[in-house]
Amino acid sequence: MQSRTRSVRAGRPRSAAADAAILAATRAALVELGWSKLTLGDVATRAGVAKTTLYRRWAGKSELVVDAVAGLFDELRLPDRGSLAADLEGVVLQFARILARPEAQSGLMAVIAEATRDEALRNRIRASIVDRQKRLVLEGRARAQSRGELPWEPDPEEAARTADLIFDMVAGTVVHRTLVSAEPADEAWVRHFTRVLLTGLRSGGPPEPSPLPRNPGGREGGTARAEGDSGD
Amino acid sequence: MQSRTRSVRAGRPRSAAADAAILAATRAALVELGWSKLTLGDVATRAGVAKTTLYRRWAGKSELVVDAVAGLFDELRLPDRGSLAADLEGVVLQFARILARPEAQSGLMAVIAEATRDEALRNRIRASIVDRQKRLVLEGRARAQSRGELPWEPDPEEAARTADLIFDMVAGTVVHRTLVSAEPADEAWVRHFTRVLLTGLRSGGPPEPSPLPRNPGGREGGTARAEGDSGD
DNA sequence: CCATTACGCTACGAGTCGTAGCGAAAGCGC
DNA sequence: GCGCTTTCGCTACGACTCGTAGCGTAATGG
Repeated sequence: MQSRTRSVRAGRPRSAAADAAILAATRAALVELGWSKLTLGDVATRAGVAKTTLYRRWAGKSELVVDAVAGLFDELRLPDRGSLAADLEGVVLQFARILARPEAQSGLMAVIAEATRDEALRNRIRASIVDRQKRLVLEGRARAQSRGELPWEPDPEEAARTADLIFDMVAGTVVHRTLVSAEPADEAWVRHFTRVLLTGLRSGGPPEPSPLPRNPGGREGGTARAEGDSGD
Repeated sequence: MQSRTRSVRAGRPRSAAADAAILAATRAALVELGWSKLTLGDVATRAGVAKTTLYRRWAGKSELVVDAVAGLFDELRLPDRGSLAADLEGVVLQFARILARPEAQSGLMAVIAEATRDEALRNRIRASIVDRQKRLVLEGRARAQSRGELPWEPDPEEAARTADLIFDMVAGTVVHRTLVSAEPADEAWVRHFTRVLLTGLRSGGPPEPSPLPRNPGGREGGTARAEGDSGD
């Protein structure tokens, strides 16, 4: 019993090289075949391991693909370009570039679809993919607040809600643009998007259940005035 | 040749009742089994038709589910509550309620995943689901502009880009909130989200390739004014 | 050297896929 | 009514994938 918490109790250890080969083979198979035509037998052959080895380590296709796709997001970094706008553009562009890869597209959406009926899978995705992305939001937000680019929110609950909203808006919009609209999230688009998002966040305080803001927001540079009073 | 463009040339017509039964059975199967465990044989049994009938009408599982899910979005309507904010909240809430249904969740994400490697399927999704949603964006936007709640954009190309952006932001954010974050898009959340979005849109003109908005926005105070003229 | 664990390989029943073939049913034009 | 055409229900089929069991071998620790 003393050997319970030992990383390796006894016997032959699992091959770390096999793990890497399997995950790489999974990504390659995702590129060539997509999710639906990907079979574990094929992945095993590509990786040079036996099919039974796969089943000893992963419960099924979904879990395997989650781990394979999670590796794609390891390169995500929060840049420090001096301003919130520049940092946000940088992160969004990185995210968009990852999502442009075919193995990310077919793999990620498929496991999310599977996760709608499998809570364990949902937690696995959250732990290995989503939470890591979300940390970038929290970091960038804290940095922007300390620079005075975003308002501080005294209420921690409200701050958490806002962080969640930012995360859903950033990740969701990029994903939708890339996968549903099927158009590239290039630099021009990212600039446009982050501009709208930041404008909304700078003054987006607590969601008062107030009436309708019929104030069109006055004029603001850019396109210049236009909506001023052209109403009917 | 005169009978070419006729809707029915001759012979026994296809049963419209069977179509409805099949689509309803598909939705029911999505609820009970989810995408991956849904089989066409099972759907045929539920619908009371032969499996071969299914294959005569749909090329495969993906096409069938697209049609089945598309029906869920038929009820989407653009309300007229007098203000852009209220209208937008209404639409987003409707969209969120549809996405809360299990058949929409597992079905929609799965076909989007499949569509990443199948252009014909992508077009089918666009025609039967996405475009219909997008029209609501265009209508609502036009109405808001005529009411003076949103700036007019003289350049049609720029206007189209903005409309696409709005659509990706709305649909993407709600989808991400519902499916990835797996938290309810309830009224409070919708209000928070639409508030940030609208604030960004009111002053979100053309994406000038300008430098960084190092304007910290000063204190955010309420909602109202904030970005007014605090530029340096 | 021995216990323990991982690995490769083969084989297997179970289930699904998509199609072919057949006879019967249901419309349309005459 | 009668034939032509298309659809429908049903059965059967080969091909494929799944996930597991069994066995002998390889690698590591005590």
